[in-house]
Amino acid sequence: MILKKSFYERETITVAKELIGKIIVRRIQGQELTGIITETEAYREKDDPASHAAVKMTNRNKVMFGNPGVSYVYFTYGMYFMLNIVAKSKKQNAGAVLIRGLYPQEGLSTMMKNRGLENIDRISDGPGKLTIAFGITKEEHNKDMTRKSSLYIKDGIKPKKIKSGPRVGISKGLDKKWNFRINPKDYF
DNA sequence: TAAGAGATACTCT
DNA sequence: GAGTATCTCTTAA
Repeated sequence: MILKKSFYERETITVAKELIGKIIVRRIQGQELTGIITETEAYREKDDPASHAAVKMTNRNKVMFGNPGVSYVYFTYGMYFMLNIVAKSKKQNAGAVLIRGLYPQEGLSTMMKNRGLENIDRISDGPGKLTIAFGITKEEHNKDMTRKSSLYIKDGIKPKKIKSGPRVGISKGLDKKWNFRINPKDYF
């Protein structure tokens, strides 16, 4: 089952938590790459100083103000893409969930080639790594992920225990425990 | 195993 | 012109 728009049209933090254990599907060059989501982070709007949408709408972050279930891919640190999904309730102006980690399932050989690495445990365990492993670039920005296309998310496993903590790599909003993750070793 | 620094280009002010 | 929702390598212990 592909996750519907109604799944994403809820409180950003709720969506971030429930995306853990879901399966991301990337169709590229006639093959499918899939992975279980192991880590996410929630980013909101004015109440969240760490969010791109904290100040105002700009060219880069405008999709965060748009339709839930749409991909938000952006470039950072001069060499990495980050994959997010717009998620917000009708009461929120903006919000998105950052996908920080995946545990690979299908298409392992392609991911190894993309990353030049054979360690399955490390191949997509960070936001910059997973976009390289799955071949995600600016081309995948602003795409509807509730439809079967080159990139979407479907139902996966039920995680037993989700850990939460402060978000990673930011300098503001450290008081908010909006990072959610599971340990793949507990499941596979 | 941990800590530190460099790479690199895009976006916003 | 400054800062960045990161990763990898090197060095040292």
